Amino acid sequence: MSRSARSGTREEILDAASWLFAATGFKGTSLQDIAGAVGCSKAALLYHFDGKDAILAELLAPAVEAFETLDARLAALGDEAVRRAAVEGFVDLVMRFRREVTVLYGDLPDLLQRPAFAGVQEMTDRLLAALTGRSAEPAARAAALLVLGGVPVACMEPCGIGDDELRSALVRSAARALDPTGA
Amino acid sequence: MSRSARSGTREEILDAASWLFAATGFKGTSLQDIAGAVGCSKAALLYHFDGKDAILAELLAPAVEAFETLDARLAALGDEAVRRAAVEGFVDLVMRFRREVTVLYGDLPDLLQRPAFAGVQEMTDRLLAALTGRSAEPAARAAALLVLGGVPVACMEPCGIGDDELRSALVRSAARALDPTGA
DNA sequence: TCAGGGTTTGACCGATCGGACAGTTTTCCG
DNA sequence: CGGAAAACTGTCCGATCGGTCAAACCCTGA
Repeated sequence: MSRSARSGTREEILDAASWLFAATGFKGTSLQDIAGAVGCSKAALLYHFDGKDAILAELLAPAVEAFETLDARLAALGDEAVRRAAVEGFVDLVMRFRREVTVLYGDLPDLLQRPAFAGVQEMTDRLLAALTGRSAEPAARAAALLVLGGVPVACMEPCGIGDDELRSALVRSAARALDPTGA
Repeated sequence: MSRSARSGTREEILDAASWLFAATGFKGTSLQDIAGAVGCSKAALLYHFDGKDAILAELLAPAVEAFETLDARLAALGDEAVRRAAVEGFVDLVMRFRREVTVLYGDLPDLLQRPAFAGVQEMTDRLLAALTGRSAEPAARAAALLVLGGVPVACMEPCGIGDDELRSALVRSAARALDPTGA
């Protein structure tokens, strides 16, 4: 029961919260749940963070930042090189921030309507446009949307699926979205 | 304000609830939200249904039934015909019960852990096995999982994506999962 | 040793959740 | 018409939500 005061509690909270948010959703996870997973009291969470939303924001910050970096890199590329870069950049992003992306897209569209994440929505649209070669064809957009939708289940460790298999599946999935045949 | 007693209120409730559950999740939708969308009081919902869970159960019943039918049909097929039938059956199921499937897979894994839907979890596993040709290869399972994960976003009307585009995207997505190249 | 600040806790708050219940309105039918 | 059944509402309940606060804890440095 007793927890030694002073330690890396902040990191423990963020780690536990990321797992719980990814598994049961943001709204489906209570502060008590997080506190129980960490092994501290609910009040301790609110000492380290300004609230539940602040935990979420700090949790997603690195992923959002990586999203912005990718978005800026794509904007600096010529149209012909964009799609290839979009695929590998997107796959990299998903692999690195698996849990975060699961939380972000898993609670769509509720989460993206928050002012703090409104930019992610726009960046997702731009990524979608890049994946589909900026064509507004509904068929291509549908395919790309399906790819993005599959990402929230990217936490596949419990299913016995390793990093290599997940990465190759993501690459194939994303590559299919920009396959000109069948558009 | 006043609602005329006697009417198809049950259907109105189920329709409104399916939209709200798909959009904001089961846990993210309150009885007040549903009542507000229907235009009746919260107590009226509990007059027609035994509770929030009962609304969900009745909402998902047709989709679960269709799932069971597909599962039985696949079990009666020889292994060589299973995969082709699995793809078209799965796509048909998603197209017919778009909102229901979105609710069901969108609240994964919370929802599937309920005793009432435990069978769906097993059937999903069997469908996964059918899509991947019963091979336990992690790579193939990862690809199939991504396909299933993309389904919750299948409510694409707001994105201007019609039925034909969605269907073809689903077929291509599912077909990729059983593509022997790259397994 | 002891003061002081960072850390943690239990108790508590208002709001909202799903749900229960009695009473009122509306529809149906003899 | 009039009364029974169906449909619906307002109100209340206990539990839980996110969040606050004062008191207690523990580690550190003078």
